[in-house]
Amino acid sequence: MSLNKVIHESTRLKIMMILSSVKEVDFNFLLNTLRLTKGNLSSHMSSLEKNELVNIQKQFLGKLPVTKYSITEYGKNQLDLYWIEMENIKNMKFSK
Amino acid sequence: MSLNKVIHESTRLKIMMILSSVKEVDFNFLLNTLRLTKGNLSSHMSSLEKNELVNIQKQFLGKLPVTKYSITEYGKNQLDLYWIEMENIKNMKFSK
DNA sequence: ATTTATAAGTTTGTAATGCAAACCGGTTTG
DNA sequence: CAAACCGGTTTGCATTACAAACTTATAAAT
Repeated sequence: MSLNKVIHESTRLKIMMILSSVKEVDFNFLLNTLRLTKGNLSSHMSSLEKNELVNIQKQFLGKLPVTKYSITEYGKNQLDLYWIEMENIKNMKFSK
Repeated sequence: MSLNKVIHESTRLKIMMILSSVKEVDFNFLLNTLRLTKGNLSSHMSSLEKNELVNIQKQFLGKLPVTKYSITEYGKNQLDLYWIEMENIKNMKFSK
C-alpha cells in the first residue's frame, strides 16, 4: 500500500480535506479559500472527478451557473487511507 | 508557509525519513529498502543534494566506489517543518 | 440597442518532473 | 581477454501542475 498520488498533490489534499468536512462547496469558495487560479482549480477538480473522489453538480442559482462539489464515499475512504499511510511514513522504523 | 515540494514527493519523503534517523546510508541500502530503479534513486538524490537537503560523500571501499548520503542540518529543519505543516493540513479547520 | 464589463468556468500551451532504459568506467570471473 | 557484474549517471519520454487565453452567458453603461 502506498500514498494515493491523486490525493497526495498538496492542493488536492487541501481540497479533499475541505470536502471531507462539509456537505458541499462551490467553485468560488475553493477559489477564495485556497487562492488558486480558476484554470488550476478547474483542472484539479476534473482530476478528482475522473478518479471518482468527488462529485460535480452543476446547477443554476437563478440565472447564474454554479458548480458544487462533494466528496464521494470512495473519496472519504481513500482520504482516510491516505492519512493512515502518512502516519506510517511518519513513524517509519527500519533496521540497517 | 506551505509544504516543501522537494520533500513532499513520496519517495524523497521516505528517503528523508531514513536519513533523519541514521548517521549515513549508502546507495544500495536505499535501493533495496525502497525498491527503486537505480536511475530513479540517483535522480532523487541529485535533487535532494541540489536543494541542500542531503550531503553526498563518494569514497572507495577497497577498489569499489561507494556513495554515502547524510541529511544536512537544513534538511532536518525542513523535514521538521514539513511534518508541522502536514499536521496543520490534517487538522485543517475553516468556516464557510 | 449595442458596446462594455462581469461571472463562472474550461481549454490550451508550456515548463518541470518522475520514471526506466540505456549507458559508462571500472572490476571480477570464466 | 572476453563476458558478466558493480555502482551508479545520463538520456528520453510521458505525465502533470500551472497560468493565460478563451468561451458562453448575464448585467451595466452609453
